[in-house]
Amino acid sequence: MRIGQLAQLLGVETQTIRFYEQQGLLPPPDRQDNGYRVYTEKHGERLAFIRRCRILGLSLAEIHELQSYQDDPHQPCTAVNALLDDHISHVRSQITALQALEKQLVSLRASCNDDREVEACGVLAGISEGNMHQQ
Amino acid sequence: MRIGQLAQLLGVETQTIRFYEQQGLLPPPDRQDNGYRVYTEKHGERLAFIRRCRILGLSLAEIHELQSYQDDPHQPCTAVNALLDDHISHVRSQITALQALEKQLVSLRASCNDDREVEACGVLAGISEGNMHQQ
DNA sequence: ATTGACCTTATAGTAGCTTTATAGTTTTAA
DNA sequence: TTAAAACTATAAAGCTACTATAAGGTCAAT
Repeated sequence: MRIGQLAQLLGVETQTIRFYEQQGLLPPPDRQDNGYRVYTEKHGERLAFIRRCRILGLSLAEIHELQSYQDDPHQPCTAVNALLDDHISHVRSQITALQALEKQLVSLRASCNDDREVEACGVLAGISEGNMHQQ
Repeated sequence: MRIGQLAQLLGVETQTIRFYEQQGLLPPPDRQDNGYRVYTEKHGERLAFIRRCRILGLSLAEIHELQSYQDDPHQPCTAVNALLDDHISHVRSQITALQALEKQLVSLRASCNDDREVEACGVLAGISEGNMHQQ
């Protein structure tokens, strides 16, 4: 399978596949005589794993870490679970932060309507004066 | 006021101030004979505005847009409100996406405990097999 | 006179790609 | 058969919003 086919199969760009190879997430495949990369099913599975991790919001470094655990199949999987726990709490704190932000933005927005001039805009005034309740 | 004092006053790094100047968000200040930048109170206010916008999650481009509105004080402020509305819905969709993600991660995590080997790890199996309920 | 704190510019690094440039190869259509 | 279209290759730059590093000039104090 060539790079374009693999890319289409998994819904990524060919450059992204080369990028993962360069980052050490995808093993370098064999080459044809003309230099074209040839991929096996293993590569497809590995790429699918990477993409699912990315969809879960894991960084390339975290994916790399997971892959290193997979290379030692008889170790306890404590570290895998810990990585996921950390990521979950990271996601949760992002949610909390964004919810606080939303509140601030909504209250800022409520301080204006569309019938004013920029000079009297409640939003701009709110930002300029720093009427921003922390937290 | 020199750059270091302005930086300390607003809790940013001196490089950040130069960066904003370079990006056209902060007007170039006058210089002393030795080339040192000299800031006025106006610069302080402008920088404070930028920082508050950043805390609200606005991009530098959006801040630039807001500043351009401020240059026309007698225009209606419809565009300001629209910008904020867009940003609010952006924040809301981020929250929604993260909440869905959290759900996925928690259910993935529930498929394992710490007493297994990597080979039998429910988390890794869940990612590899793609047991990832969309949405 | 020299140390330390401050200032200057320019450049590179961060994350995770995407885009562009340049060039070689293969397939398809005329 | 030839020429265009589609694919592949590498390398380098661009994106966001800074942060960090390098190499150097300026100033106050010791």
